[in-house]
Amino acid sequence: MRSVPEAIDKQKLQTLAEFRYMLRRFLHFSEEAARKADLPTQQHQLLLQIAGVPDEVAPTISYLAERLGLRHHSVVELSKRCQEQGLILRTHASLDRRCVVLQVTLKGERRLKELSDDHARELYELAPQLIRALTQIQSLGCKKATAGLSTRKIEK
Amino acid sequence: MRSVPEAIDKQKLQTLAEFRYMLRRFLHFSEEAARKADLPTQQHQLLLQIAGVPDEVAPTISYLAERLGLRHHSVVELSKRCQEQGLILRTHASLDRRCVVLQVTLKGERRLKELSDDHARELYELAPQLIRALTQIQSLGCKKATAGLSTRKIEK
DNA sequence: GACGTTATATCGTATTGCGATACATTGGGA
DNA sequence: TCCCAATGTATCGCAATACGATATAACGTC
Repeated sequence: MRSVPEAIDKQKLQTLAEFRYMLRRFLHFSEEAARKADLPTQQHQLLLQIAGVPDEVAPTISYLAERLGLRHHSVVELSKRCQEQGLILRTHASLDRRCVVLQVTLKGERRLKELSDDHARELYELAPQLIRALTQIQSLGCKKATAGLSTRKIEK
Repeated sequence: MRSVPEAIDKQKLQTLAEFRYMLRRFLHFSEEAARKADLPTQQHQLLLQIAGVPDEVAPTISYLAERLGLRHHSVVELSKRCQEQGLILRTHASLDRRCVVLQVTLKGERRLKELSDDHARELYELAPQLIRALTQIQSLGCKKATAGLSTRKIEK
């Protein structure tokens, strides 16, 4: 009976689009917040990942590249900018002098703290919606390419 | 009893950092997927938001700017690129000829569909982790702005 | 039919991440 | 010890793209 696969697709697209929209909203908030604090987004992210490093890990260039989803040389440049602003320190690890270990300065810490508080609050607001969107996506994903099933369209 | 505010902060930063890391991971996956499909990320996002538009809304430049978190003129340029690739159509609305309405072509639809399936699958995998991170943040957020900042300096 | 408003378009600029490539440090074997 | 491959970081030039400032077009109203 065909069961309107178009409707399934539309539903799926709307769900994905909505999720992305929410992500954008959060990211946009984050960028705005950083900009108000006069701190480029990426610098904020670098600070966050340095400060939020697990206790047993050393925050090296490479580690941060992985965490930020960047190539290492992008992090080199990014960290250079942060250093110029006096937000972080760069020191060669004494054990392996190839490694550069990053460290947030007091100034950087202050900047980061405000932003983190704001972010925590904003996420506290957005979390329910994000979770809802994710749950919806999960329920989509369940029907693993089961072509048939008569999903009744909910929309409109 | 002071209760080691440093530890709280550290915990908070780690939680936020972890959340951002997961977002990056997803965004990175998304960019990769789009690139494999030979489609710039932003073009993919534009297609998604056009295709996933609620039934009662007209996908105009302005609407999409809001959805994508961009300024309208950025969307103008983006949509121009998409049009050049034959992924979308741009037509002036007959009612209000100022408005440009965007529409995904068959070609665009095909490209989008593959990507959407991949994304739905990936999100199905990531959703539990994301939800966990969000839940953790929610539990942080409860303790509303406790001012006392006896941050001990780490820098040398 | 002039005006303020809304919607889209154009241009020049600045940021920034990347590929290619180079340099520095390390550990290990001849 | 010296050489070398592996690993980690740095530099350079480039390309993509989002933005601000500004311009054009269509609308509704008086």
